[in-house]
Amino acid sequence: MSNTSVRSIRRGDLARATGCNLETIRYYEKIGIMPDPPRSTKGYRSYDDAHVKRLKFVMRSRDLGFSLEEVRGLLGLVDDRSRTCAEVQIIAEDHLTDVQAKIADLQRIERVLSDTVARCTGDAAPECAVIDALLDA
Amino acid sequence: MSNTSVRSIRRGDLARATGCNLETIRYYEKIGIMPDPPRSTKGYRSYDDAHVKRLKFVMRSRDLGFSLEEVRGLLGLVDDRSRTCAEVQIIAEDHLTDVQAKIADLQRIERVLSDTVARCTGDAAPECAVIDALLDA
DNA sequence: TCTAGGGTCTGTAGTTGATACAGGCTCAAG
DNA sequence: CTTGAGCCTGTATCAACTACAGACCCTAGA
Repeated sequence: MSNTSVRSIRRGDLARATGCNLETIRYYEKIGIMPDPPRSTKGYRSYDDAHVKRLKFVMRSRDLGFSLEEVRGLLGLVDDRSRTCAEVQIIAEDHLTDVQAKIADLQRIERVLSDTVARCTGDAAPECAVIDALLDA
Repeated sequence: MSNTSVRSIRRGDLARATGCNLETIRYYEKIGIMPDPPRSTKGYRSYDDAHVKRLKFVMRSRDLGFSLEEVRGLLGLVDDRSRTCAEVQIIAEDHLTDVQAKIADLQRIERVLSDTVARCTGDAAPECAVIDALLDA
């Protein structure tokens, strides 16, 4: 077994290790997404591998569009492994439904926009199909 | 010609006529999206058909995903018709590009989510493909 | 005439998910 | 010993609203 585990890193190191913004780490701590880490004698935050892993989890979840409240729910399931796969599935499926609805909305918007832009003459005239569509719809 | 034009309506009526939230009207006034309306002797805001039309324009634009800054730009073109169709086209095309990028992002997210959820057993076990994917990716 | 209820007025605070900054410590290198 | 980087804290800012408190005002009914 390799023993590359990091004994103690500081906030800047955690930021670099995860790609997270420095200030965001403090924000996640404030709202309870990340735990209050131990401190050095001079008050510096001290993180380890478990923190790196947890923050990466949070960032991947956010990247997939889970809200912080949803991430909180997922973390609860990570922290308390006595809870079930079925609970996770429900959160993920709800979120998938949201994502699909957003895609449908954006596709409707895309249709309206591209139809309207296509009717643009694009010249110097003050008449404009986009403005007309917005004014008269 | 019909003469159904509304001489003077109040804020609540404007909200009902447009479907806009009551407080949002005041907010749009504060940030200059809607003009400061004339007031009654007792200080009540007094709106007319032009306000209804303008607010509907704003709401349709917002609904199509234009930011308030973009809406401000579009309104500038409505207010000053000496400006050109070409200017509108640029704003709309930029926005269309944004929308298309967002759709692509969401489709990537949808793929990851649905693949992961499909691997869920959905049972009472504490092992979970979603959590594992988020932890180990 | 009094009263009850709605509507409206103002300013201000809260929401989500961060990001930025000021002013002060601490730490390691040269 | 100094210099610069990094860290600490609290607070302000952003978009785009939404909500609330406390004070007016207006109309209808008894």
